[in-house]
Amino acid sequence: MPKKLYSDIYDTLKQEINKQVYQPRNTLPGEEELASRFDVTRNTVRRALKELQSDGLVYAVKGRGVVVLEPIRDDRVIFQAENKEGFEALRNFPQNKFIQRLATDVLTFEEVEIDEELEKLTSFNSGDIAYYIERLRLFDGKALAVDNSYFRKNLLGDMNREDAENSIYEYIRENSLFKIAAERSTTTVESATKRDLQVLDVGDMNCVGALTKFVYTDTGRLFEHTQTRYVPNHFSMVDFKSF
Amino acid sequence: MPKKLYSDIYDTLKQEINKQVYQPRNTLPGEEELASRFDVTRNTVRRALKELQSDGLVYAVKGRGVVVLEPIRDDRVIFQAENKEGFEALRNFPQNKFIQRLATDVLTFEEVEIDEELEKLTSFNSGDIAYYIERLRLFDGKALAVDNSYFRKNLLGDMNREDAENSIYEYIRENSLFKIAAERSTTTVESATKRDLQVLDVGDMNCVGALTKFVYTDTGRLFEHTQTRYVPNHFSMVDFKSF
DNA sequence: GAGTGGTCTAGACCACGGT
DNA sequence: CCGTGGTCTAGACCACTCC
Repeated sequence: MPKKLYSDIYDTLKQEINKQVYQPRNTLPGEEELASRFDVTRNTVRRALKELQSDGLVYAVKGRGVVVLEPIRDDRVIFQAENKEGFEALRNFPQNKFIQRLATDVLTFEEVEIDEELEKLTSFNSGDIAYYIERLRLFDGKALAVDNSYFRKNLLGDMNREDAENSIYEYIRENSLFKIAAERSTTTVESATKRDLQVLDVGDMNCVGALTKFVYTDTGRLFEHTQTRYVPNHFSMVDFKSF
Repeated sequence: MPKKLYSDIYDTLKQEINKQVYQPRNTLPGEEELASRFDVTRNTVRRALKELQSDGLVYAVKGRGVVVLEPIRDDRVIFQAENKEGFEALRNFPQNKFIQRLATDVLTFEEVEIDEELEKLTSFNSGDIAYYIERLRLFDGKALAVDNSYFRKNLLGDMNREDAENSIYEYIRENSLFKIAAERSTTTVESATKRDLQVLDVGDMNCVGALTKFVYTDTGRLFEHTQTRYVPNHFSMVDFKSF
């Protein structure tokens, strides 16, 4: 029962590329031809193709056609699911073989008032009340990451430590507080702090990866600032750009 | 002289957002209204809006409108331009204050045949001939990054060390060999290798950031594999996702 | 119910690549 | 030249949010 035509077409073509019906370095059938095959307009086909392109599966060349790109192998992908729902989502990620080997430990749960220093860090407004939550992420019992999160309290309402132990996004959904609209993140490598050495199993390493994330609600309000600090050699993030 | 309507609209709206004509947490005028203002169809306006959204400037909510997101401040952005054209492009990046403090040193330039081990690393085909180029990236005389690159020779033709010392993308353009279509990259943090310690000014650090990049031509052929290894605390990469 | 963005159609013309 | 993808128009109907 097709609800969105373009997304059905996207799924179909994606499968066919995976099954090598269309092979790397060959072109897909023309947009016109695909349009008549799926019995839709060219525009709708184009939309599906655009999605495939932003996945990094194909690339369109004017005058030549839509080219299937050669695939890449990568093993260590974990962080790829580190979108939107945070670490907790990794456990439910279908393609994730690591389910049940992940665990979370809430180290700190407290309310803080945003002062000037925190304002710079979080981009929250000075004077706001925020929850500060420090969560340790365990993989096979090893402490591989810490999340340092600030959530605006006036958007979350009264929350307790148990809510933080489960998925906070679950909590938001259940109480239907608001919707997540978007997130901006920056990735860096930094020296390990004393706290990092205390809580993380960094071994001999003296630095960590840092993923700093700002999350917005659908009214355009910044409501979460999280910095995930993770030990080297265990995470990777993937990206695709087309020109 | 407007060539692409949607991109003019995009530019105009972007400016107006920066000038706070439309302020954070407020909505833009409706799509219909914008369409009549710019004298185009709603579709064309939507296209411009979509671009603004993928920049992370606005977010569209069905039934409410297009919301302007609160901005984020980030200083250390260098790697943001690390798209497509590689390190050399940073020097020409207009918003980059670091021009002329960057330099490149070609450490290694040689031809190699892809064996099984290199096939795994680069995704090139076994038996191919490739240029292996190791370039040191200096900032104020400090060695902050090394690029380990493989380029398929049959796509590049005969290239010499001087070409590598300048921008290789420049070389491709000048000889109009082909066009760059897309790139896939993965970001990780890894233990520093002996080579890293040898060539990079890592100081006390014993790990590095690694950006592994696969670059495709417009015929869908993989032609470059580059791993950039960089010292901590000097680089950041930004990303935006909307849901 | 009025207004918003989301999806889709059925056309048109253009720029580009390959013959 | 023909076929490709890129841009754009002028409509339509739907789903959603807010009052």
